[in-house]
Amino acid sequence: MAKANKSRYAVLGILANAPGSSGYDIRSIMKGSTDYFWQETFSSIYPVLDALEKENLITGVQGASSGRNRKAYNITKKGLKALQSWLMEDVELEQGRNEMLLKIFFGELNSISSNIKHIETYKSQISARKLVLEQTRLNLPKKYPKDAGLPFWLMTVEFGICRMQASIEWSEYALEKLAKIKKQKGVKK
Amino acid sequence: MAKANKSRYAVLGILANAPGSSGYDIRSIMKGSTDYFWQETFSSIYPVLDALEKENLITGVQGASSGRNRKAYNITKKGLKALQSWLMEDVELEQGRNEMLLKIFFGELNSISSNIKHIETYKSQISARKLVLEQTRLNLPKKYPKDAGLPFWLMTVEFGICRMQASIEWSEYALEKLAKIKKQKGVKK
DNA sequence: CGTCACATGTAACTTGTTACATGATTCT
DNA sequence: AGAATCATGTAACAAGTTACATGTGACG
Repeated sequence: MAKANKSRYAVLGILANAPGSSGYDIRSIMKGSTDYFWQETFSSIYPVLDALEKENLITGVQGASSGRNRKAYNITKKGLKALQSWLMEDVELEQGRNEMLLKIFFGELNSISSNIKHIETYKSQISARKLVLEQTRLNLPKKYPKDAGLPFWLMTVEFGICRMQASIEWSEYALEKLAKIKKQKGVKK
Repeated sequence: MAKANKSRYAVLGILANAPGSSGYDIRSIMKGSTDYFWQETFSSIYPVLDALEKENLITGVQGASSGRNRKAYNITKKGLKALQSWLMEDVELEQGRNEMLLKIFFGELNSISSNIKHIETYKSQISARKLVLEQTRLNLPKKYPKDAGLPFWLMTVEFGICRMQASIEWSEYALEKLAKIKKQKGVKK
């Protein structure tokens, strides 16, 4: 039956929380919530919606809410079951790739200033994202004070903030190290 | 010329640090060093080696060190230049996917015990990896006390430890939250 | 009347993973 | 003798990204 495709479960989950969403809506919702740990593009969402509808995991209604070419979807009982059975399955820890770290790993072959620049850029990008998440942490309880999903959403937000804070602290440590190495090199001259 | 393929730079970098390595060696080296932030499989390494040789970024010598069917590679000047120019390029922050978090995000649709199990599993897997990295942090300076790359390798190790520690702390926080939710649900009965 | 947001989709390309396929050498 | 390690590669598949392609409705 269902393949190991994970996008489908992300879509199913959004539809379970926000019935009547269109493909466009799903992407907007994910941009504003799961984006920092899970992203989907239109090119992945629309084919998934088609497939899910064919499998009767969701139902689609053409032109539901406005005059626009809009197709709104709802999750079916079968879809909810499929989602829940996936939710219970064990997760295998995936190790992502980190290009910045790869460059630092080979940092000895690069100039110190370039290494510093990479980490400074990284730090500022992460800091910006952390600020966004901290805003989310404040806004979510106001927006959905009674939603049963709230504690779970906040947990994922907290995960992001926690890890980003660690990344920022590491950046500061690494910048100090690099400053020392730069100093040593200067002395040798 | 060179495509935006990042595997090639990983291979070039390893070859710069460990000249005379075979495809098999490269994978072993990466397993023992970059694996927690950068992985390559044989299926990606061998084609990359072929391509790099054709572009004169590396040179290969058949059956160099033993009677085995072994091809040892060395990085060329051109290869080193290509690597260094890549090292200087800006890195764009990539947001990976985290399946565990996706399941927690939809956690309200799942049982509390299943949510707890996911996080406990996650925590123990991360803890195990952190232990490995802490060993690496101890062993690297003993193994390569004078290698100029050492400070950079240690920085990446520190990154892993730092982030894993944050993940562990988040796990503990999340487990507490879940315990509270479980309690509340029990009370309502 | 112009721009932004809404809205959906396809095609081509890139990339990575898994399974398959084979064989030599070293160690116990 | 058998297992583990060394050693290289192909084929098929799965998945994701980017670019392309098109069109409507609301708002100022």
